[in-house]
Amino acid sequence: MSKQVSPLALVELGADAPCCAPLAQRRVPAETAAVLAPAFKALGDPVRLQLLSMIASAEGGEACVCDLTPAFELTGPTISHHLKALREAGLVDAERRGTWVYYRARPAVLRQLAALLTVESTPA
Amino acid sequence: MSKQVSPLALVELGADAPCCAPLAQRRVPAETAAVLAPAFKALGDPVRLQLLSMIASAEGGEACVCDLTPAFELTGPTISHHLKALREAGLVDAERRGTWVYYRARPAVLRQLAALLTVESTPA
DNA sequence: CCTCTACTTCGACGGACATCAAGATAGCGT
DNA sequence: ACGCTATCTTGATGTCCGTCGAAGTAGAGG
Repeated sequence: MSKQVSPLALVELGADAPCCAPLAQRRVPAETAAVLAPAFKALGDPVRLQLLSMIASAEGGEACVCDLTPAFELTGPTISHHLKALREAGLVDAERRGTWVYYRARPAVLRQLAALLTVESTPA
Repeated sequence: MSKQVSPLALVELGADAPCCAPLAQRRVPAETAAVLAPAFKALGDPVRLQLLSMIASAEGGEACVCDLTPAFELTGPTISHHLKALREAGLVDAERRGTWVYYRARPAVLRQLAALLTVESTPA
């Protein structure tokens, strides 16, 4: 691994700043890459991608772990592990309400990543 | 790992079809996740993120390995390894012209990924 | 207080990955 | 043909990651 930077920085950045010009527009500096890469890494697993989608597309914008777990043929701890990864990447937030824990997506961060990958309409 | 699907499928999909609705709009099915996750995984490394950015933002839309390598404090083989990862993820194309090998980004695939992460303006 | 359920943390194991040194391949110039 | 440069491949090594079972924490309801 090249660097070790707290992915939380992404949340800070993503919160309000238009921090990152599209990847194809200007060269991404090393520090920025070190901050953004962990988020993409978190998306780099099929299970986490589905989890995030289930959370982001859920009614009310949130989903309970109890609804997420049975959608996979994986044990509870494994799902919990993936959710933690999404949490530590700053992609989702968790909140306990009584017996259940609810997860919801962080739209600002997702927009951030989408903006980075944006390419002008007809580049060629 | 959950599945093993050729990431080349992404290139097929990304080429022309509006294959994937935003992640937050409808739940991403397992097969789609299996195809898209490798692309995000490829982006999940700071070096590869910078490499892709350097390639995509380069003059003429392409960059020579000989220009990419000296930008990092890594050996040639390591850069080559990362470029191969980007290639196998369908994010870039390589072409040999004489002595040098030129890489260029695949805008359709990048757009694909950006679209997936797109979130409606004011979801809350 | 006890127990049941929901979820997370811990410890371990196997497979995947980043990195390098060394060797292989390809094209250019002489 | 020879050597030079650019790039890729191979093999080795240390680290990271996905997965599970078992144990720990937290809240609800008797």
